[in-house]
Amino acid sequence: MAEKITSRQEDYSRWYLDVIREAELAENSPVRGCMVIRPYGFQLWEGVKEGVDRRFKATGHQNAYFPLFIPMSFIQKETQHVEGFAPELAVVTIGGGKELEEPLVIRPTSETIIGHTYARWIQSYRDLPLLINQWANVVRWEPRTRPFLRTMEFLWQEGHTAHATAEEAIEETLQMLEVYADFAINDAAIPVIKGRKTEREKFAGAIDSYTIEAMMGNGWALQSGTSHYLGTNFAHAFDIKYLDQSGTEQYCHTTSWGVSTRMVGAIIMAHGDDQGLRLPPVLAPIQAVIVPIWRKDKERTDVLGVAESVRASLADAGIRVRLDDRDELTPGFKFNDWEMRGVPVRIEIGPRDVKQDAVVVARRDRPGKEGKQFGIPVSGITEYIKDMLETVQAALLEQATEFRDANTHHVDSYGQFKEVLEEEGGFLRVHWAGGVEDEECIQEETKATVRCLPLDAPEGDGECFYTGQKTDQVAIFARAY
RNA sequence: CGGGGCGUAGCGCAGUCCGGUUAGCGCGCCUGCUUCGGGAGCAGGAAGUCGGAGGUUCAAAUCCUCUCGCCCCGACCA
Repeated sequence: MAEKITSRQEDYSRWYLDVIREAELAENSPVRGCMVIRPYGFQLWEGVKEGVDRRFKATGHQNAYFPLFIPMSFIQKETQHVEGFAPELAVVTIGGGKELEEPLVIRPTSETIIGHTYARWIQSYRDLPLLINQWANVVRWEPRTRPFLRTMEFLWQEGHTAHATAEEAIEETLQMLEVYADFAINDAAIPVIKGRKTEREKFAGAIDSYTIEAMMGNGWALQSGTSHYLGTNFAHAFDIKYLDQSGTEQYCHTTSWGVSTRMVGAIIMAHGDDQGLRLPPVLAPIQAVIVPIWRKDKERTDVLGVAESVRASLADAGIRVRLDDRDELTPGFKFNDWEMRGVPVRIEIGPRDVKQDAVVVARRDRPGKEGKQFGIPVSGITEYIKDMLETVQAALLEQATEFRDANTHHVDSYGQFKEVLEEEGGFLRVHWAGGVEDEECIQEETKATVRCLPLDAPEGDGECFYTGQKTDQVAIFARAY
């Protein structure tokens, strides 16, 4: 048996790349830093899209589309924004064989061009709130890339809203953070921590940035979604104004929020094991796979008959099911293959099962024989699999939560901080009253950064582990992607 | 951008130091037969501009120069 996937312990980065290759999620392209997303990987992304898009609609947002090209001058209108993005812009200077009068930036994000548009759309308080989302690709010239986690071109959605007041805009910002957390937890089965970004880590041009942070299988943090309160920064830069009820001109308060194909990376790394992917049933492109087993032609006919009828009844019940009737592969190979691809539930049907009107069911979240149950009656198979999918979904969330909690450490001193980070890794939860320079020093020395200031912080008062100041503010430090 | 490693068949690699037949191996792929309850066996077969360009040489996967890409670490960064 040739090992195709490096174990996580041996080399986590290799493991990640091996899984992406073997499960056929994506591959490198001729263009540096860009990837080809293969059908299986794209179906995963489509699951993410459907999950969050449904929630956007439910909270009153509409989809629209804005151009890929942004006039250079737009990017330069918001000071922080320019500084933040200048180094990673891709710029088009020639079109139709001629030098352009004004270079066009390939959007790294669309605050500016949408701000420009909103200025025209919004006249009165009656036009507010304006709640729009777009699904798009964006480009950021990254020096170092990793499939799904950081690519030069990536797919995402960016929500952009405009409101009459700061309160409403902040409420929107937090609502969308909640939407992301709800998706991450309930659909992707990834426990995330909601928090605010520090000055140093926040979005260029934002007043406040919020994030959902997830723990990957190596204890590193991954920012899996962000939501920004932009204040009136972009409103001032782009003249997004409205007349209020008293006839006074006011600047809008805007927000923006996004999740990207990075979420696919989060799913891979939050759940995967040494066998490969483990996909949460809600998002799994294939939720259940049926592997038929036979020796003789007669058995083949009987087994495939039962397998097909099981497939049909599962499909009728809305389960994404696949019957793997490929003739040239042995059952053992198929077991391993589908496990590697992360299919949550496998149904094995052989001659012995057919005789008993039963099947064998194996769950992906429990490796090997332990996860197998024998003699499941065909009669109630649909309900059984439905329940099993829910069980696996819950189990993945539970396992990820346990892993995160087991790898979250509370420390009180910098000495302890360094020691724990070195020996255990994971999240370090601390009282924190430091500033930007302190963060820089800590990163320089330990490579850990403030992932977020968690919104849920029951710790109360304490002393900052670094400065010793009294504070009730809590921070989570970790090494991050 | 700095340091290190690596580009040889779809994937993983040997061969490179020390130049010399038709460039090999495992997996995968194709054909046939036997198989099939945890990565099947046998037989036959297809597939490689040795990342690219230039140079040295009678002769280059092998030596030299340049270049592109990938991986790891650092710097930087939503």
